[in-house]
This record gives sequence, C-alpha cells and structure tokens, in this order.
Amino acid sequence: MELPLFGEIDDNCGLFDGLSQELPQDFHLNGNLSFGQPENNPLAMDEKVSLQQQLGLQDQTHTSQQYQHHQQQQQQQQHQPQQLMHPHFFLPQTLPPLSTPILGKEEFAGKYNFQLIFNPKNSGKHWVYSEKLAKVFIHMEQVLPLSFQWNPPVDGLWVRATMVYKLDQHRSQPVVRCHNHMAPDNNSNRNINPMQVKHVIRCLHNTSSYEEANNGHLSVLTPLGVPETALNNVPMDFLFTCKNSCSSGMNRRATELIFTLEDESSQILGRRKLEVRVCSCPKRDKEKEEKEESGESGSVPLAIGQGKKRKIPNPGLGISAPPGKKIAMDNKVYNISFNVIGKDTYNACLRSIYNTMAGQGVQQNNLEAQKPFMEEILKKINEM
Amino acid sequence: MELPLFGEIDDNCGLFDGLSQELPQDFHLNGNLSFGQPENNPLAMDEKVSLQQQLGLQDQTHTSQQYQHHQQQQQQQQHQPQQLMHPHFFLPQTLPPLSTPILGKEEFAGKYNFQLIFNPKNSGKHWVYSEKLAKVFIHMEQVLPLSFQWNPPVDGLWVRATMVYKLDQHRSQPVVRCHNHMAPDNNSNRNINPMQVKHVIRCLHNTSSYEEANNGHLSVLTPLGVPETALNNVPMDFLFTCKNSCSSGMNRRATELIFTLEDESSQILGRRKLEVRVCSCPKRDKEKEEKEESGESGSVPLAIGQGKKRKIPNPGLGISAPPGKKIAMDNKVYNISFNVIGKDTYNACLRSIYNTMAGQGVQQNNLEAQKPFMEEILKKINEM
DNA sequence: CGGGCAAGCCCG
DNA sequence: CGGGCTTGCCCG
Ligand SMILES: [Zn+2]
Ligand SMILES: [Zn+2]
Repeated sequence: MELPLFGEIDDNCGLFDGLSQELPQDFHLNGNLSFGQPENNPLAMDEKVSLQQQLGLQDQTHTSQQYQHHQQQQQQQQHQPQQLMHPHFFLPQTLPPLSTPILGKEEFAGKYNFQLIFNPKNSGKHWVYSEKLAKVFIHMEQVLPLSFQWNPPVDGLWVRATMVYKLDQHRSQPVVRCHNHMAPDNNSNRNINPMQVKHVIRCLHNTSSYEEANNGHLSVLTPLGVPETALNNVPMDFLFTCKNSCSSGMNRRATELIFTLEDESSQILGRRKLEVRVCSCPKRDKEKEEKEESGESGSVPLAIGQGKKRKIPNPGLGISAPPGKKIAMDNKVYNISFNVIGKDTYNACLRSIYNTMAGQGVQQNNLEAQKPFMEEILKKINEM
Repeated sequence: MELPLFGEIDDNCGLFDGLSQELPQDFHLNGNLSFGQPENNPLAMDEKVSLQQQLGLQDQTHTSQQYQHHQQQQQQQQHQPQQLMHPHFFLPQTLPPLSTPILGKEEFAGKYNFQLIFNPKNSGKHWVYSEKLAKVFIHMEQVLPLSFQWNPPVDGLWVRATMVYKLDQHRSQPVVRCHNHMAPDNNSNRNINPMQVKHVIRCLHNTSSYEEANNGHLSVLTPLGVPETALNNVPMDFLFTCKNSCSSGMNRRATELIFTLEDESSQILGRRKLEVRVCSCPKRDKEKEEKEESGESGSVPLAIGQGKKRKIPNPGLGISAPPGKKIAMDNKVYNISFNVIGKDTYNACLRSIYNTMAGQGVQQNNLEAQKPFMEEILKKINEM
C-alpha cells in the first residue's frame, strides 16, 4: 500500500537519502556480477569519520555540516558562498571493488580528496539548485557547469560521469535515452559520434569518450589534465539529452549523477554524486519538491518509513504492473551459476528462468524490479 | 505571434470545420504533393449539389441533413439507430485526380454508394463515439469495428484506410508513428511485417497490405471480397498504434481517418471519413470536447471563422514519449490436460505454468488477461 | 470507472 | 518567467 519513499526501503538510502543518524547501509563489497543489486554493509558514522580523519583529509568542516542537512530536520544553510562544495560528501576509506564501478552509491573523497564543485548562484535560467534537496533541476539540452578538484592535482586522472536511477528497484537498469530522442532526425543527434547517441549525459569536451559497460550502463569519461586556474580545479560542462519524464527512457524515475575519479587503469579513486532532475520547468518542480519535502518532515517527525507521495515512479515501457501491496522487499542480489548440457536445455532453462522471474514479479509485486534481470535473460536468449 | 486556430488560417476549413453557410472551400482538384499546403478551389454548394443530382446518387437526404450538423448550431440528431450511417457524407460527383488519392478531403459515395457503417452503441470501454462531434475517441491498441457497404456488392474492390491530419497546415504531412512506438522492443512490433511498423492504423485482416505513397503517406489496403451477411456489408477491424498526443509522431494534432473505395487499378470510387482521436481517456476527452464545442457555438453564434480554442495543435518535433501496449491479441481459450508423476512434479508443473503465463503476460503485454488463469493455477497449488 | 496528480507545453 | 491547460497515468 505504501510506496517507497525516501529511505523507506531497507537498503534504499545512499548517502543522499539516509543521512544523519542512520547512516548509509550500503557500503558494501558487492561481488556479484550479473545485474545490479543492493547489498548491505552498514558502516557507522563514527567509523567513517574517523577513517576520514585518519586519512588527513580536509573537508571535515563541510562534512560535519552537511551530515544533517537533508531529510529529517532541515538545517538552515549556514553558508552560501559563491563557490560551494557539493554538500554530500564524506570519506569512507574502502576502495570499492572493481566489479561495481557504476553501481556504487557511497561517496568518498579518496586519497586525492576528490571534490565536486559548483556554483548554485550561478544557475542561469536553465538550471536551479535546491540546497534543501541537494538536487539540481535543469532543462534538457542545457549546460550544467561543474568543476572538479583533487589533491595533489596530478595529471593522468579521469572523471567518469554516469547517470543512475536513484531508487534501488531501478538502479541496476542502465539509464538510456528514450527512443524519441535517439531518433536520427533529432537535432541533438546530428554530427555526433554514434557512440554518443544513447547517452543521456554528455560532456562538452572533445576529449571525452563514451563508454558502455557490460551491464549496459553508459558513462562519459573525460581526462582531467591539470588545473589551469588559481582555483586549482578543472571545469567541465555537462548536458542532458533526455528528460527524466521521457517515456521510453527514464520514464519519470528519479536519477542521480555519479562522478568517479579514476586512474589510467580505471581504478576508482573517489566518488561524488549529485541528484539531478532534467525537466521542462526546473523552477516549478524544484519548488514543488521542496514543498513536499517540508510538508513531509513537518507533519511526520520521523515515524517509520514515512508515508508520502502516492505516485510510484514506475515501469519502463508499455507494460503496467499490478498495484497491490508492497512490503519491504528483498533487494539483495544473488548470483547463480551452473552448467547445462545441450542448447535446448540451455534455452529452456533461460526461458524458464525468465518466466519464473516474471511469476515472482507478479507474486511479490515487484515486477519492475525483476524486469532488468529478465531483460538480461532475454539478451542471452537472443544471443543464441 | 498568433497561433493558428481552427479556421483562422484562410483555407483552414475542410468540410468538417467550415460548414453551413460558408461552404467548404476546398473542393479542390488539388494536385500538389509535397508538404502541406492548403489549396483553394472553392466550389459553391449549389454547384456541388447539382452535380450530385446529375449523378443520380441516392443519399441526398443524409446529405442535406448533415450539412449543418457540425460546429455552428448543433442540430439535434434525428436518428440514432443501432446501426448508424456515419453522418458525414454527401456526394460530389467529381472523381478526384489520381495524383491525390490521400489528400482528398471531400466525401462522396460514388457509383457504388460507398458507405461507412458502425455502431456507436456498441462502443465498449475502449472507444466512444460523439454524435455531436461526429468523432470517435479510442484507446490505443484497441479494436475499432467498422463495416463497409457498397452497391452492387461486387467483388474485386478494396478499401484503403489512411490517417490524415485534420488541419490543413498539417494535412500534407504523412501521419507516421512516433519513435517510441516504432521501437523494435515495443510489444506492438513483435512478429509483424516490417512494412507495418510505421503505420499508425492497422487493419486486422491478414489480407491487408501496407503501402507508402510517394509523398510518404501511409495506408492499409484491404480487399473487400463480398458481403457474407444479410446486412450486405463487410466488417473490418482497425486499431491504432499511437496516440494523437504521441510526441515525435502525431504530436497532439487532430486526425481523421479516410476510407477510399478503390478498384484494381486504384481508381477511387468513393470516399468516406471519420474523425478519430486516439488517447488515454476517450470518455473524458469526448466530454471535454463536447463541452468546448457547445460553449463555443452557444456564445458565439457564428462569427467569422470562429475564435475558439487557444491551444494549438502544433507541428513540430518536440519530444516526449508514450508507453507501449498490446496488439490485437488472441483471446481464445484452450484446454490442456495431461498426467504427471509425483507430487513434486505436480507442484513444479503448476508453478512453472503459473510462471509461464506470467512471462507470456509480460511479453505479450496482456498480463491482465492472463491473471484469471493464473489465479486458477494458484488455487490448485494451494489445494495441495 | 472516476478523481486527481504530474509534467509538458502554450500563452501572455 | 509565471499561469494555466492538456493529457498521460496512478490510485482507490
Ligand atoms: Zn528523451
Ligand atoms: Zn506513439
């Protein structure tokens, strides 16, 4: 009956959502391959902070201040400098395993104290930043100017930008452009590298390269070079080629942008994120979301999950899922690996797995969560 | 600065809009192909009627009655039989030149007294007919059952169905499906003739063929055969694979369906039309349009063109997208009976059947149809 | 099936 | 840029 809201699903809260008291539970090690999955591996805040201190990183001030900024009690923003650090960050030490470069949620500054920097004041008519929600609202096809900082500012590092769905149910599904916007007759697709067509996020750098991971997730990778300004950071312009509402694409699902600092061997040295909503009326939508947000935390101090918006960021395309109940669902992902003999058996197994997932999807009323996995199976079937 | 409204553009009123006094100006011979442009070739009403009489065609009664049915003063419908003739028709005699089979607007019964027949009362939940607007409102992917009549009911004739934009500004532009709905992963595109993919309207006949004219206009051509019922007509089911609101497609523009009776050499022997709106809420939209309509003719007796809706059905290639749904589905029910050995197998089979139905439900996008059967299976499982 | 929201898009 | 309508879709 209740829909998943901020953090109501057990492992639904990344740094972004959860916050303060109940710290991100998903500081996982996550070793499964196939498709994306939530894992739990809570790390207490103290632990994190201490680690951070150990590392001698210098952003604690922001850190401590930012911790309780979201969700529960909204703290007054005590600084709004022209140049703002992106509020969400703190520094767990662990380097996430290579197998999940994209699906990782937790931010960490890493040994280079990787920072995402931008200037909310600078938001032109095309984008707005909500301090309260720590979220950017932006028009499609309009530039979002960001900057990155790392220390020491050595050469030879990259920034990878990846859009991911905010909700765990969708997180494993790659964020891809809608068919309408991918159409060759669409202006945004003229004179571009074909690799780029599917990507929702583009980086306005001619040195950027567009990559597709095995799991279908798309990202833009851009070499940082070295800072050329006194500010010691490197500016980078991004733009979005679909709206969050795009129907055969993001389909009204919330997204966040993940930036990873990487070395030449794709080791992840730091991660930052930024919630982004691409829409037609950034201002209106920002105001509405802020209103909802406060209405929520206002009336309901901090009950259980909190029961708010009635609307479900739902499926992908064309198929509707039954409504019905939803209980805290198991989002853990397990890997199954086995051998079969013969092509027919192979196929039949795949089909049966597909169908079983579908059946489970109906019974557990989590068809949408099952679909990405079903798609993976379908791919295998079609590869034959 | 001003946007084109109904009839504000000089030659904007087809038979459908203009009406009564100021008769259709577009009884043109219309030889231009490319894109859209309104042509003028007014023909006075008397002229038309007389021509009609010359030809000795027999539906004048309807004709005169229908002329002032639309737009200005809404006439009470004086007949609403179970089987209704489509109200819009009268009989100009001229055979339109071959070069513009599609762009022709004017209806004519021709020597076979070609008639479009349908039963508004029969409208299920998926479509409604507005007498007042002489317009069908229908869900996407749902069957619209029509019938055709011609006399004498000889064999060897065809019916061509073509969707066209109602407004002259758009009329020359072919009505094509939106990119979202044309996508190969859309359910409506599985297992179909590739020719069909672009077509908004489909005819559920395996003898239908899908054609594309030089000017890009798409149509379905279906052999009529001969009537097999006492009613002396031939039923034909159609469905629409996009909504009028589809963003890279019809893009909120009003459409009408044109049916032409043709012989083996594509000579046009008759033409009928039917305004159609494919949408998500046929009933709501019908009510709204009827409301607007009456508000209008109520307050403004019959001013110039008429100054009405502020909203512009715009061309453009904006963006957005819809979901996808099911294509005409097989609703036949079959019985399967077999034996199994062992309780576990029994159970596993049941489960597998359940799951398979679910999987099919997803793939065929008819999960709702599958569910009752799935429930039956569940019962057996629980009976154990 | 009806009510209501979400979000694109038009308009002034 | 703000207001308001359109229209898809969710939900009860
Ligand atoms: Zn898009
Ligand atoms: Zn469409």
